[in-house]
Amino acid sequence: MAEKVQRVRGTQDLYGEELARFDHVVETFNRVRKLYGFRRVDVPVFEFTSVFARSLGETTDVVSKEMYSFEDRGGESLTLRPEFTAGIARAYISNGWQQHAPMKLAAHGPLFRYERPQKGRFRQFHQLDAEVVGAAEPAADIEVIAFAAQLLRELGIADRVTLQLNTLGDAETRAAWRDALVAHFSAHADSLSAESRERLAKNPLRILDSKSEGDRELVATAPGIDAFLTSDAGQFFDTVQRGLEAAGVAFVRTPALVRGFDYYRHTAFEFVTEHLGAQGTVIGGGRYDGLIGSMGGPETPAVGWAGGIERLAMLVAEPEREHVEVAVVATGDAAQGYALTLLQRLRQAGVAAEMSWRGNLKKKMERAGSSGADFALIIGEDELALSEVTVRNLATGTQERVRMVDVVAALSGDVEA
RNA sequence: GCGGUCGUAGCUCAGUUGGUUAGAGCGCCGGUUUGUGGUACCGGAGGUCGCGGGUUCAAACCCCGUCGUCCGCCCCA
Repeated sequence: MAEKVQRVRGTQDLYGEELARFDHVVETFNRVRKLYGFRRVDVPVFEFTSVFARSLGETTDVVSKEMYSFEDRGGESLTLRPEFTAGIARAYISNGWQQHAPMKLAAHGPLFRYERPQKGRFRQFHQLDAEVVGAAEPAADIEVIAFAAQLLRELGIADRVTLQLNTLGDAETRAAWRDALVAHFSAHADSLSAESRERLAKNPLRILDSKSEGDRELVATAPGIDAFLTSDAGQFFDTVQRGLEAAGVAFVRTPALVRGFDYYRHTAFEFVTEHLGAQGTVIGGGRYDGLIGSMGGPETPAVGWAGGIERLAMLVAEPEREHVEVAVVATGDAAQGYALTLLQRLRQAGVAAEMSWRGNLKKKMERAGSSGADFALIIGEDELALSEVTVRNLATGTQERVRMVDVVAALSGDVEA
């Protein structure tokens, strides 16, 4: 087999417009999270494997097949983080952060999952993450969802995304509902798809979002969670729904929206779009009151979400191209020296400027044009002799002579205007 | 893990009854214009047709494998 220089499957080399979209998503996230008082947190890219294995349950496919786990030189089993939540929960426990509770935390960065790549699905991918740790109040659920909704609005994609909302109730609710579902589906097991029969044993809630046409009927007649909600759980969900209405966040009650892991409680939500094929969830989250306790920490209620940066980036409008404001064009050795001085003065005055390095005047002007600069500053022997600079507006093609001493001030004014 | 699709210049793609030196547009470089970009015209560079093997006198084209892409499924923390 011939050796070929290529990137690892499911990874990306980001540049140009793609990266501009990516950065735009992250910058918007950072701006909006400040409005909501979420503070940045940064946790390691790898952790002891037990951090993720324990939080997810040892036997799941996720742990056994979909994590990048390896042994380091000291013989420790480590895993590249497949999610933020477990790492943040671990940090909360390790550092005794309960003293800061409730904490409103925001993170973003690369995550790793060994999966079959598709559009919007990579092996190294990136997420935004928001968590409120140490708050049992439904107000926290409302807050994280409102944050996500505003993020989507400010990204300009709110009209292409729908908020689906559900409750999984408290532990008691969940157990009772689960039993009822198992009873319902077991009674009709012969008409379930083969895959859903598997789920019946491993993860019965997941039958509810089965894509099999044949399962739909059974799902439609399955018991809903509402009949099993304890009064506390029902009240909690009511408060969340009323709060979202008060906050002006539209949602659709989606009874089939479930989570596979036991530590999820109460609120579950996803912002979904129909514009990305099968990878339609752009932000997903919920309340995970059971997680930190199950990892060996103090029983700590928490709620949060994660959003796929690549998927969000695919939905946002093309950002304006990054470009310098001024291109300095010099001809002749004497002018070259002066141009360097001018170039630095412009930059120090806060004007984005660059200078073409090669070619004759024509080439340098071409370069200036394709750089997207608003102005070209032309300095040759004529200008130098008069201590002037030719300022050419590259959009209109008009140009004028400006005294060298006035150029920086004139341009910083023009560029800002 | 399963099924399907596709893989030709930097990019988007054309190119079958298998047949001599593999094409276009855009981009890039140079020129028409040796102090002026964006338009126009002229010219040029750039490809072991993903990779490996097979069939054949002959393979970009057919077959097998492999790597990668995309679309579903599974999974979805």
